[in-house]
Amino acid sequence: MERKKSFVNWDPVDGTVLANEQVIDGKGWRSGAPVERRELSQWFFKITDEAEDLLAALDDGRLDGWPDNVKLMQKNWIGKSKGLKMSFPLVGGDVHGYAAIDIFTTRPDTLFGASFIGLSPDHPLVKSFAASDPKLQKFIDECQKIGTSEEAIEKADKKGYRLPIEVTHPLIEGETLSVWVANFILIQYGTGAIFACPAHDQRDLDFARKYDLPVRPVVLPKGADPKTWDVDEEAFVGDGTLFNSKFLDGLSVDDALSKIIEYMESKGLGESTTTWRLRDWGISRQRYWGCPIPIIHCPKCDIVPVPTNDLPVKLPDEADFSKPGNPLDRHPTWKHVKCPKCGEDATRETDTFDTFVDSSWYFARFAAPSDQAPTNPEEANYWLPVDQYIGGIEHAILHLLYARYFTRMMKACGHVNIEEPFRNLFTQGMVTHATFKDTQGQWLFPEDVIAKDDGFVHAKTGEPVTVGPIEKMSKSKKNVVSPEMIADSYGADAARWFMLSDSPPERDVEWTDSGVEGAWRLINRVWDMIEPQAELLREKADTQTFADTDQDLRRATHSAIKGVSDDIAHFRFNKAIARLYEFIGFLRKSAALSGNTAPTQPALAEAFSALIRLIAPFTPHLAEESWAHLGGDGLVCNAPWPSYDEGLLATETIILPIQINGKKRAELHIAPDASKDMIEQQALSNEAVKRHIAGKTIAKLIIVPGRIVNIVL
RNA sequence: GCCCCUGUGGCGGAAUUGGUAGACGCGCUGGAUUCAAAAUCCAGUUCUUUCGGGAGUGUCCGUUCGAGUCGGACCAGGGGCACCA
Repeated sequence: MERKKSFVNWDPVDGTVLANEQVIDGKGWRSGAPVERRELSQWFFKITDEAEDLLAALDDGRLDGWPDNVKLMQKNWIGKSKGLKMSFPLVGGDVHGYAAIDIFTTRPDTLFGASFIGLSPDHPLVKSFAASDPKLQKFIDECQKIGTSEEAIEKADKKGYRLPIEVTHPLIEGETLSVWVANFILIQYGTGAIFACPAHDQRDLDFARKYDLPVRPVVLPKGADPKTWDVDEEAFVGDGTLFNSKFLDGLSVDDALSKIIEYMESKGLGESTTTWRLRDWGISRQRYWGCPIPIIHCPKCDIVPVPTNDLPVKLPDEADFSKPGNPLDRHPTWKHVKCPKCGEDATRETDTFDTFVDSSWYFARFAAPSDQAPTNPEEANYWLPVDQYIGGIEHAILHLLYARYFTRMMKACGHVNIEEPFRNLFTQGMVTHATFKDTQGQWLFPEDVIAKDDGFVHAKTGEPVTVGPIEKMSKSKKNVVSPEMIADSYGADAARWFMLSDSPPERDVEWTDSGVEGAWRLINRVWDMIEPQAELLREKADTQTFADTDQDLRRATHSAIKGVSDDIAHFRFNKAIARLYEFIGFLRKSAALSGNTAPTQPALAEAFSALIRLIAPFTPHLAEESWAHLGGDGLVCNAPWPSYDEGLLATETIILPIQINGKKRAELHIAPDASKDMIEQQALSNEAVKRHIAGKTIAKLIIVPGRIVNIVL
């Protein structure tokens, strides 16, 4: 943990820190005042110290049970990049104590295309200039209105302010470059300063065009003519051949990169450096709802940790929320304590922990929920890592990366002996719903909205309602449907059946009433079918003898068991349910048969017994009720999962499609093990095939047994 | 703006490794039942057609005997962008 400065969104009217979400179009959501970027001392976890291992584990097998897209997102987020740190000397010697400007670049191969130097508005040198340049200070103030999110900074119009200095190009004799303060350069990344090569970087190009700065191409796309090729409004960022670059001419981008880095290092002009996109994890929040950061600030002893015996630091029960800002900070008594070291008057840290801290280790706590200590290593080591972790894709980066980091730290402190908290990860989709707003622009709950004519109106006031996009359900946008209401109207079984049947679990589900109604119907249909079969499972036949007429039902039963089991094992719940619909339909017809085509009691008992156990994970209430009604032993949730007999699955004939020039023209009903010769013979004697190939010669005949026949004319 | 993902009938979605596009459900249409309706049951349902066929998986191009599936370019929607959690 360490304390350092970082930027926050500051609402100057409310005098409070705002979350990025609370900044709307650059203004505070409550006050409407333009938000400023302000520097604050904050607590940080040094997650960057673990960057190398957090990255390595993504590829070395430790996270084989994670989806590739999540691993790729984390890899890009950590953002390891090799580059060059180098200096551009100032023309005319020292200015404000700087002899040169240090920059970091990942594209040193484009050094000969350098056009200007760009500095972050938060760069110390810029601040020094601003002290005596009110116009520059005004420019910096403008930049600070952008907000702190990367999105806001990247999307803002490119703006610059020219500093009254120039630098020399270390590799081009007599070449000088102008120096600009540019609003798109981040102080957190690299050195907060760049050299710009507009021909091969889009942001640099946008900036150069706006301020009429030179654009010098140095990488030639494959096949382009060096005499005529030029950059217009689109930078060329692909691979190509270096030109206009002295000793790099003719090299590929990769070769030029190694050569220039080697050259700069050998001449003492630069240094090969690895930089990370990942920043340290800022955990300070100026809010009441959170765990207090257990630190005491003493005027004499400076920063003193709260002694272990006094942990945890509890929040005061009473707090004043009538004003914006942090209630802990203005609480009359809570923060005043004696320094644990010297005993003098001191104050508590009033920042609380980011709630991501809590979600980073709860799984270790779950292993021993009643323990006095935060964790019980013996229990944690027995239960962890989590075999199967399930969460929304929105957690792909922050939560999942923080938990991975925290687990490493817990290992270092002896709480657990694992690095990776989650062996298998499944990213489920979100439940989405349309959003609604009233005439004042306030969000509305779906239950307060009714359809009228072609639009929607407020259920109580009758005022028109505007329908917004379908988005993930969230409390702030009120597009939520309460589980209680669903369970009350349709029952928990129907709600669960619908949610699982609607889409694959990794995809979003849009909540619809008609969908739940369909599930409700199915449940009734199953019960109506089971009801007349009372005590069916009680009559155990002495010998399990099946009749020939049972064949089709038994095949359906056993293939349902196989299919549903396999689908559940692979999280394909929607497909499992589709199979169950098919099986239920078939069983309904079979059970209704009478006379000598009717299935025997053992075949029916086998089918119903399997069906109830297969639906039990989806509709447990219906399953238990049905199981009891049919006289099954004990509870269905304790009954063994049904097994299937592979031998009962085979069919006598399969349907083999015949294509002519890749288009389906006929079908062949044929034994599954038919030889190629037999298939060919039957295919060519098929009437539809004969019609299509009449008068033509067959150029090629492709037969994939069990799959397809393709006749190429 | 950057990173990741998705795109198939009126709708949600099926389609092991490239091999019958549209399983299953919703909706809709017709029929049965009913005095009538609801519920239920049965049948049909990608579009088009001169009934031979023809077109079709966001768009365009490519690889292949064969592409929803593989490659390239683009378009649209969603998730994330470090203080929503």
